[in-house]
Amino acid sequence: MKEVRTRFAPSPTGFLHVGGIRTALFAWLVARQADGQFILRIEDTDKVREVEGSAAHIIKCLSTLGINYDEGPDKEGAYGPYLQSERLEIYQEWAQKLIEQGRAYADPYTPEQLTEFREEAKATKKAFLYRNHRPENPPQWQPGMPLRFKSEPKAYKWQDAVMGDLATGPEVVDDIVLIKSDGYPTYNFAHIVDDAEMKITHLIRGQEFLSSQPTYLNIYEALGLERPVFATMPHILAETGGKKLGKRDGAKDVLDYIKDGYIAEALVNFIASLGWNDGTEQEIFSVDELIAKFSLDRVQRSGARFDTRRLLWMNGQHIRALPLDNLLERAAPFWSESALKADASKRKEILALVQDRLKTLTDLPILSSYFFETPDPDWNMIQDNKQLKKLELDQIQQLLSATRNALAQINADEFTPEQIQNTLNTLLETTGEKPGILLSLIRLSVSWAPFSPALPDTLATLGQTSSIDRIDSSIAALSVS
RNA sequence: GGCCUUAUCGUCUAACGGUUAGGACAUCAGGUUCUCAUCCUGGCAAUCCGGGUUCGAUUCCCGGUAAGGUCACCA
Repeated sequence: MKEVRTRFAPSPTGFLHVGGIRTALFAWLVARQADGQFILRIEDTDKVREVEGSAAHIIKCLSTLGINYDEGPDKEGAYGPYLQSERLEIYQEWAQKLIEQGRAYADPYTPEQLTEFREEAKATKKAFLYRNHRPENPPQWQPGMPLRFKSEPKAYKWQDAVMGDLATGPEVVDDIVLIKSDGYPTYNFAHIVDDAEMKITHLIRGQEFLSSQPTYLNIYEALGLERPVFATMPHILAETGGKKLGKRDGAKDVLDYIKDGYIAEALVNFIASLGWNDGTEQEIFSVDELIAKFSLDRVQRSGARFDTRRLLWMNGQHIRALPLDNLLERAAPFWSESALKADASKRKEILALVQDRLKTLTDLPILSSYFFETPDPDWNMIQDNKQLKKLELDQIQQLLSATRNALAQINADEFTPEQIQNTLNTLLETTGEKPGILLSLIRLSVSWAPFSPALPDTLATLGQTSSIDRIDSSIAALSVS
């Protein structure tokens, strides 16, 4: 058995969005599952569109998501270099072979002439085919001129691991540019050469290349190359509109999702589930499960729409599944300033309390800040509560005073959720108030927050002194207002 | 316009030609001594249209329609 080798081959023209990541992820899963190799190759053959620093950015995205590669620009392997701009001689050699076979020729036309041909085709409502204008006696090819493939059009049938059996007629095979006038190869030529040189066994890429496939097959034949397994991924559709996800429709950089508090596992799970499922009703997958269960033949053929609400749900699921210490590490950049001043052990205790409530890590400050800083009493929160607003001011003060005294009677080393719960139960009996009134009132008086963890947990975490102090200040504040 | 691909709840999807068309997100209604979240229970909600093949089509075939891709010296 040949060792499975897959690759991700982005062009360094900007950031990486979800669509690109999915292609990378699936190629990576195929390689990891087969215990094969995954290669990163940077396709930097378009000097005009190239964006400074984007190769490094792509590498960071991949490593953030845990998509590690065995060979790449910064990880030498047996088939480098892995930057196409450093492989120009290799393309030159392969191009020379085609020229010698009479399967490549110099393109003598000016850009203006080509535009004219194209407009002609458009006017007659035909697809543009360069070979309809193939020059009879092309000049000898030399640097500075585009080199074109001399196609031998024919009908093709081929297999695609995702799309199944595919077929086209000869009318789509054309004379495409192999080497541009600036000396760089086109994607169309370079990827075929590189995949062969790098012994790639599975070519996984987006749907946009499907219509060029017959011409590629023609090139494989001209070059005498064995074709790899082809797997065509459907597009991911933008959240609004029916278009494929693209940078201009608000597609987000993957690293921005991390900044927004999404965790890598959730992102990987979500992206994998966009167009793939294992046939069972399982929705949440760990990376190891994905590696074990992934298969190209269960990849969807139709495009999937990106749905942030589903990602949000999945993120919450993964956050909850995380061991506390692990979550603590990831939460580090998201704490409020006041939280960072507190003891690390306190942060951990509070994180445990709010873990179930986090949808993204950016929710952390709003869910936890009142533990770290004394909140300002907000009379409106009582006025807006339909049970509490019926209470008279002195009733509130009496209830809070009783609570304060009861809490003060607990031994300092027994200020636990269990003991507090007992005390609160007793208090409910002695005051005769409903939980909806008494507990709401206490909760507000110590947190002045719209929501918080269960009251015994909240009080225990605040500590006895702090709980009592807060109730006292609330009583004082209420008597003033 | 040519060529290629696709078509199941709002969304992601499941269903050897035989199922009350299943699950998940979202949403709605309940429950868990207070809130929010989690969790649990339940509700609403789909096979693009038209032919054919078949005892029987979501499923196979044909034709529409719609959507997407492509027709670059971009990838």
